[in-house]
Amino acid sequence: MEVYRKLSETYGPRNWWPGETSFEVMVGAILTQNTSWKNVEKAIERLKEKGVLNPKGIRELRKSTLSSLIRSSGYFRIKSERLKVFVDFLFDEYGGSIKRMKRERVGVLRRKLLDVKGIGPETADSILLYGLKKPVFVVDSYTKRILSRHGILSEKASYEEVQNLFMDHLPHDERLFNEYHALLVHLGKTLCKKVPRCDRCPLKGVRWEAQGVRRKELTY
DNA sequence: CACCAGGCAAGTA
DNA sequence: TACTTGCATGGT
Repeated sequence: MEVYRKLSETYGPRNWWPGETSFEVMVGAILTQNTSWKNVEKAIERLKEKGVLNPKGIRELRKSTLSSLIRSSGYFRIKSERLKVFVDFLFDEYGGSIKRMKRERVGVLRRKLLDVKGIGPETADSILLYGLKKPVFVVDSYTKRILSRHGILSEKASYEEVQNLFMDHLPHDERLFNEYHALLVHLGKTLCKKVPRCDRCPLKGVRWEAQGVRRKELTY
C-alpha cells in the first residue's frame, strides 16, 4: 500500500478509463491490444461520428466497413473480427444489454469472456474493471516490468500469479484497483521503459511489504 | 532507419 | 508446457 500511496501522491488521479459509456470502454479495451491509445482514440472517434459505437451499431456493420473505420488502431482485420465476435457474444448471452451483462457474477463472466476468441486475460479484466466497475485487478506489461525490475517477481511470471499478488493483499475495492493500475501504467510509460530512468522514480526507497512480499529494500 | 505501443491466437517442438 | 510468429497503424 505504501507503493500505491507514493504513486498516488506523486501523480494524482489518472481518471481512467476515458469513455462515455461502458460499451465504449469495452471496445477500447479490444482496440488497444498492443497498440498506443492515441491510435485507438481516432478509431473510437470515427465510430462515434458514424453513430455505430453501440452494440447494435457494431453488430449491423459489415466487417469490411468496420475494418476501414478502425484502421488507425492497427491490426484492423483481426480487430474488426474480434469486435464482431464480442458483440455476438453480448447478444447471445445478454440480449445485447450491458446492464444484463453487469448482473452476471464476476467469476462466471470472467470465464465466459476468456472463452471469447480475441479476449485474453488483460482484455477480459479491463472490461470487468473499467467497463463494468467490478473489483478485478488488471495486469499489463508495465505492471510486470515494474515488479520484475524491483525483484518482486520473475519477468515471466504468469498473468494470474501477478494478479494474485495484488488481489491477495489488497482490499477488493474497484476504485483502488482502477487507480492503482492506471498509476502503474503511467509510471511505466514515463520512467520504467526499456531504458529506465530510476533516478527520477518516485518509488526509490519505497518498500513493497504491504503487498505481502517479504521486506525488500529497493536498490537503485 | 529501427523501435515501440494499455495482446492474443495459432503453430511448432 | 514453452517458445515463435503474424497481425498493422502511427509516433519518436
